[in-house]
Amino acid sequence: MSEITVTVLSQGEGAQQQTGRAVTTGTKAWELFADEPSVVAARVDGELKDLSYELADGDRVEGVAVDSEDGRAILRHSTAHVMAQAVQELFPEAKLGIGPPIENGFYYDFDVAEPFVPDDLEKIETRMRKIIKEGQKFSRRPVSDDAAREELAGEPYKLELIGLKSGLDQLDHREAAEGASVEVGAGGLTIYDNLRRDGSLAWKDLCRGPHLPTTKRIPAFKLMRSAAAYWRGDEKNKQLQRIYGTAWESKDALAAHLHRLEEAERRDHRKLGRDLDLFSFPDELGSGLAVFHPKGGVIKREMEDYVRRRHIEEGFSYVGTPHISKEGLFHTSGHLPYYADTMFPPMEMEGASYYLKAMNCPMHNLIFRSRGRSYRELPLRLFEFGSVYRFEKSGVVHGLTRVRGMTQDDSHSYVTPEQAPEEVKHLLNFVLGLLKDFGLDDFYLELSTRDDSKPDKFVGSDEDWAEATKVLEDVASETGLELVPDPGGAAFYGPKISVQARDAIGRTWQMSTIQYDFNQPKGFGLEYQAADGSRKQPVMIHSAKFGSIERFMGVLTEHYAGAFPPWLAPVQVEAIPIAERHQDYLEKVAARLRERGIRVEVDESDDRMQKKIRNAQLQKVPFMVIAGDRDVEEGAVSFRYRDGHQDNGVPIDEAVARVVDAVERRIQV
RNA sequence: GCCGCCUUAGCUCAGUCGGUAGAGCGAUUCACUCGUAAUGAAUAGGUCGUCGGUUCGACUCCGACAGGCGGCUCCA
Repeated sequence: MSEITVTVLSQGEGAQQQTGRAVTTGTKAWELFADEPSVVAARVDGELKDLSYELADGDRVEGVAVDSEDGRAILRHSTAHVMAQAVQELFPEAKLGIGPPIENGFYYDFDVAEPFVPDDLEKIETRMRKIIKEGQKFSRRPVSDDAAREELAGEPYKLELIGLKSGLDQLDHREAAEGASVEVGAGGLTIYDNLRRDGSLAWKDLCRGPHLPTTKRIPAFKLMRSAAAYWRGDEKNKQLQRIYGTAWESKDALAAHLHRLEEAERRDHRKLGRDLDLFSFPDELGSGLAVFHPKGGVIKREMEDYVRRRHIEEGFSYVGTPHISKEGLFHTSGHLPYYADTMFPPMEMEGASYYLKAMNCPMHNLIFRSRGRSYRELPLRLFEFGSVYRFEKSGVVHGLTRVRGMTQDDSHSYVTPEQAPEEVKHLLNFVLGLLKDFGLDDFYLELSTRDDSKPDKFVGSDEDWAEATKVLEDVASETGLELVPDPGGAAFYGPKISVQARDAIGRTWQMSTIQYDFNQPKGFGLEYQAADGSRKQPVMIHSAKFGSIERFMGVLTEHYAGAFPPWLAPVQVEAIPIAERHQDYLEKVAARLRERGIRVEVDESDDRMQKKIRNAQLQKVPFMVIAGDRDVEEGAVSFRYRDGHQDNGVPIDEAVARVVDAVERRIQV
């Protein structure tokens, strides 16, 4: 008898701890948790293991519940195995890629001659249910490299992974994080056998694990879609057919997940943009080029007016620059060699080549350089709504969030190197405040840095990069927000902080970016005269708050599900007469609202009142003022909110005051 | 850009195994003037994404292109 410390995590809220259970050495983890059906794996001395893992004297063991983050990952990964088994049973020629768990689900890649069709997915699901019902046991077996090669001789992609094992550092970070490391762990290789009840081998896969004890422990799953994906994420490699699925600890959890997907679909800004008559993408213009309709135009203008005002309050000067330039400018800035293929091709006129601009910074540099600058002028902050054009590849264009023509709320701060930390801090606070004004208040930061293994992609000296990165990192840390590293994600000219915001249903969007640039000032020969009379090079700090107005409008549309707060709503008040004879009265009420700058419509259609209310609800108008005989008599209105709440007999003055108050305070209703 | 799927009225979608099309909503008009999410009727609206091919005949079959959707890759 010896002591193993055991912690049991029960399903549900919190962990119920139970320690000091005495067991013999040499036992398997599953014996410990036999009474805990929700435990699907164990952490042994902090490392995730199967329940089949042999325990040693002194191990500290913690049960992993199926509804924990780790538990779900194990469930999903095990489901991926079941799917791969089903696929190989139905399509024996299919070769295995990798099958990791991902957020909300899993995938597995296959090399097959014919892409999967929806019917195939149904067949695979059916076969998976059969395997799950059989209760096949996941059985772990350590193997040598050579033995693994022999056993998996028919799986070329697995052989490649075995070959990579010795050189794991060659895998890029993302791949190591979500894919291959699951298959090939450090140390020895393991193979998982799926064993039938009679002990015979049903299927096997090279995998590090851990897995569920048996396939019976998969309570709820669904295959979602199939799509092609490049082997090991490299577009130079062959495309494999990937099947995405989702798996959950209960049927209820699966149903809740599917409901969340429907909710996301309901919020899709492309659909809402059409239903609410905000914008469209006419074919005649070309892919990724939006037109804003009057109602979308109202939102765009409100956003721009507010952002312009805030920038001026924060010390920025509003400037303007053209949409095109001779090509030399983009050579000077250094952009052209990097982005020639995503810039619209040049226009030749009178012997010169002109490009549509894809970025505004070079033009702001020219404003800085237009005359001599004194250190007394710094920080010099320039801001504009710059229209830029980028030829995004046809497959990536997506609604307003990825377009070919957009309006950046772009600013550049020119500072002395000493001022840089303070300026970055100023910008970061400004950005966070601005996003909060638009109803986003759940953030984390991402720090994008240089990838030292790819020196060609980044310009500038190691010292400059180190300095710039440190400035950003220090300021980012000071905010107390979560800081996620993004190695290799920097622009060619310098590192950046990006603000990631979570929306109303928990999705994250990259919003603002703050980039530290020591390269363009050099390329443009920017300088200022210091107090001692010497000429020095400023640092420029790029900052886009929304990234692009178009994209931010798309994000806001989804965040609010089209129910914009009153200050942004295209129509703020819908006035609804109960009968035609109440129209004149409501016109007077509307005039009172318009005097206060409120956007109000009187519904003079010959629809019934119920229909008018329905229409206003569907258009997500924040306020309705409704009037019939009683209201006319009392000099009042029925004041209805779009959530269905209503106050009757509200005097006109108070109705106006309520609307004006909500608009001025920029609150959601 | 790559892989797969898709494109019929403003929107959502039927339909024709090759003989040129329908519904609901929306729009317009008329009647109704109504108290909290759809009053009724009538009318208009489509060279079935574009171009080419096969065919006596193409919306339907084939190809190219454009646009869209889901992924991959990319995102200054």
